[in-house]
Amino acid sequence: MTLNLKATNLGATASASDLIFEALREAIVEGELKDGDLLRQDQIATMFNVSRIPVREALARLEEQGLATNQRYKGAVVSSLSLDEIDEMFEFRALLEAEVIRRSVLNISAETLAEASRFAEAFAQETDSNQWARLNRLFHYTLYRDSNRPYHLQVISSALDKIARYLRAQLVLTSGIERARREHAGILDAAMARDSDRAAELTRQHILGAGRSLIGFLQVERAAK
Amino acid sequence: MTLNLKATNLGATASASDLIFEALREAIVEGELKDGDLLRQDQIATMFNVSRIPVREALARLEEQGLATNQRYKGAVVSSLSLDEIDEMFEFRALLEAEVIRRSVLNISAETLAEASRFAEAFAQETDSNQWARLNRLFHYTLYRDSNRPYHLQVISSALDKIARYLRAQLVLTSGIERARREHAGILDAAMARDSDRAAELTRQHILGAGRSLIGFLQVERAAK
DNA sequence: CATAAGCAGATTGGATCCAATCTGCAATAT
DNA sequence: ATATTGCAGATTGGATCCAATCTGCTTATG
Repeated sequence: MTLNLKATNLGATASASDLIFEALREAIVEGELKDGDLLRQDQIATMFNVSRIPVREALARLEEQGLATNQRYKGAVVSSLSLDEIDEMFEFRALLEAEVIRRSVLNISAETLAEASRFAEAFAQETDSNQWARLNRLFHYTLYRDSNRPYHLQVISSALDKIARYLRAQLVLTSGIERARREHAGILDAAMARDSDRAAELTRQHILGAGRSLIGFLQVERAAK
Repeated sequence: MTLNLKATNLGATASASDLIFEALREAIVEGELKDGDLLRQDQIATMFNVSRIPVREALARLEEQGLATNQRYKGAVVSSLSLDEIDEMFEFRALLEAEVIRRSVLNISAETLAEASRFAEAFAQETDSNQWARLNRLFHYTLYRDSNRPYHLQVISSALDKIARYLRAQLVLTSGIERARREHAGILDAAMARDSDRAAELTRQHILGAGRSLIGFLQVERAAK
């Protein structure tokens, strides 16, 4: 008799520390926790109804990811990025994402193209600004899927995590959305034509343009303080 | 009166967890801990004469860095990379390091060039194989120094950490050293001529070549098992 | 009145203890 | 004899407790 179950790896079930880490990570990425916010072990432990032990493990992992910084005996705070650092992140993403989409388009499937097309459409139609970041991410990541470069994707994701909360503010407050729609259409068109170099160059420009726009926005915002 | 001290940030002094993390990281990177080796909390705690609490924080951070993997209630083991994963790491490094050296050579200082030259020489003269990896890293990182891209460098460093122990074995057992000497000379030459594009392309080929060599080496080695 | 000293509460880092789970071996059943 | 069951020791995850350090306020001092 052969067992035919949809088995899940129970050895990899989430510990308290895992759940807390994921919750904090999401809160930072989504911007619910702001730059410089204090992350008090006791407060977080109470919220999750656990002791401070798993909280400290989660904070250690956040620090390793660059999303929080710890000062001994003082506590952890949400990391903040300088304009120079944000600028560098966009150059970094432009380099990596251009390469990844180039590889992906080289052997992209019809299904992947169809799915990316649906996300581009959903992004263009969406009126709820809270959904923009999610749909934007889905669109791009779908186009990267067939690159067969899991480590590249993981690093890209980690880089995006570090700047997502700044991008969110900018998308909502500037005309970034209309421009993103046009540029997505261009990238999708290149992908459908299997023109990997064009898709790469458009992606590169798309990211660098968003970066310039965000830097300009933040310069004004930060100068106001 | 103005104080003129070389002040260190005492708020950032190392905790037990920091020291243990660093020691384990180095042991994995240097290959003293092998792929699949079990990392027992109790054993490590005894070695450092501490409780298991800081050890667990160190292990959580190692996992976040991709150097160890944890199975709940079973323990942590040193991560191992498949050939495909190693292959991808070299493509990743080639892409990033070519870009970083290009930027660096664009405004490289005479001092930096002199220092890189000294490391190239030291690498070429060194007979102790244990020193090769260190001098190789110093040579390349010196050439990257003036790129003004700290995040890129950090990611490169993290990627190199994940494959350094495989590279070490290969450098010792093949004729990789003689070739590395020649290629280093070529890269240094391009940097001294301020030819950023040539330096970038040579670096790219240097890394991809080392990758092909290592993959070939590992294919034989792993097939033997 | 300004400044330094010191004390109390808050907070973090780590040790010890307990509960949940795993692993390998012995006992048992077929 | 082989396969299953059950138990003991080992190991991890988490809770509780203690020590080290920080912070802000109060008090002392010139």
